[in-house]
Amino acid sequence: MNNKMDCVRQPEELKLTGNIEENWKAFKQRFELYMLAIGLEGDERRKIALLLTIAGRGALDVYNTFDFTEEERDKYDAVIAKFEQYCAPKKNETFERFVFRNRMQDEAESIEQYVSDLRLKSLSCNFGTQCESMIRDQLVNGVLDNNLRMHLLKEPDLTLDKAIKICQALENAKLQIRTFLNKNTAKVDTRREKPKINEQYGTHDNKEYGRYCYQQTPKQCSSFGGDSRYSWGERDSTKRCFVKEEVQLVEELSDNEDEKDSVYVITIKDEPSTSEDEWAAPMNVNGTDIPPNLKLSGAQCVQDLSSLTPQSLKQNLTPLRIANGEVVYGMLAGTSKPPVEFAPPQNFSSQKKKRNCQNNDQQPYVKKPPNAFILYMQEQRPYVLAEQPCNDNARVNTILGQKWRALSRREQSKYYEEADKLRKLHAEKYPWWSARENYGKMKRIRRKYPITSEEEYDQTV
DNA sequence: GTTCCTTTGAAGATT
DNA sequence: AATCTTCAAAGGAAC
Repeated sequence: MNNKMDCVRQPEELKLTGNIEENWKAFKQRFELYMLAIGLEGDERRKIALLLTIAGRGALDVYNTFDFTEEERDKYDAVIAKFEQYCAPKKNETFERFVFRNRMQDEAESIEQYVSDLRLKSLSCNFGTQCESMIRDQLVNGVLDNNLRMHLLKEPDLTLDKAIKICQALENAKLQIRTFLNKNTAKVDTRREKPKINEQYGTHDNKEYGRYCYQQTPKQCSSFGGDSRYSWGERDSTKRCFVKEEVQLVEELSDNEDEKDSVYVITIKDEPSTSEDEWAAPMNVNGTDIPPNLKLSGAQCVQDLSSLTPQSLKQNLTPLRIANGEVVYGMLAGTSKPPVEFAPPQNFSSQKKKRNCQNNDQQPYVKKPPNAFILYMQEQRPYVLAEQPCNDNARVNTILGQKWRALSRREQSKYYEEADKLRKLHAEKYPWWSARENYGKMKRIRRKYPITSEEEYDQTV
């Protein structure tokens, strides 16, 4: 026996319980140090024998299950490799790949973050040389922006690097558009405080560009020798005071083709189904008609479906997610709950309304139809919230007011038309209804705004 | 549990 | 006729 073996302490045997991977690492390191210390070199079979002796009975049992080729049997490295394989954590390749292929980009997750996580997950998938192309394919598959996906699919010889560059370019473009929009909104604000005087004002069509201005008294208007920003006009057969509004820069954005392309919303056509046991609305995605796969089924229709408008349908659909800055609405086929409330609303938010309902011949409380701005507000609130999360609705409404005023009359027109349609429908549905029914009978005597110094002056005169 | 906040627009109420 | 008030929506805050 070698003398050296006597004075060097033998490593402890290989523990095959607990963290086997760690145990193996520690054992291997100690064993190789031991071999070095005792000066064991060259003879492969001796090394194997020593390894199995020191590793202990359990390790020998494991060794006996190994399948060696004739060449491998006497190779120390081959035995080590078999132990490595045995002690490595068991990874389920199929499962790891399943996880990888189901990893989609999260909302509010940047391309960089998404690709980074794909890289991490790919490590346990054993893709080998295919790794890069697998990540590329998953990026194309899982990217949130549908428009971006189309761009990537069109690209010939797409590499992972190229795909990432395309994604980042679009991400930056979107950011720039947002910044641009925000800047313009701010500009609009400033200009509303100090509007420029339009020389063409005399021939200006108030119906198109003016807005009601209740605050101004006739004597303050240009027609009465007052402020030239204001003029007298007629609208809806009522003479009112108007203030000129400028054409906004934001309008130009509506013609931006890229912006149009990235809109991904479900629109609902004005052709409600008349089927008795289920009803479906013809839908359209980005200008393309789609089969009614977003079928609104299971609804127990008590009311005439022809009274449903696209707007009321949309209101009652579930916002599924935000894609490309647009809310995607939908209702999965087979939903058992009717998506539309057919019964008149039962929850009243104020005592006044309750009182009205009790006093007015048991008539159900019917709300007034929404105006154009309210419709715009309902549609746009999710976007404003998505851009700047905030739990102060009053503030959100202020922003929505700014955005609304920043729209051109042409951009606003669809909301006016929709409100008009809803108002007519409302009148047909509730011919007995008038705003008077909902008007507070116990009107509060209270000022909404504090008294102005001008009024204070008027009172003293 | 109700009202306030905050916006615009429609329409009724009040001056 | 001009001006003022209410209420449609929203949901958290403040009574």
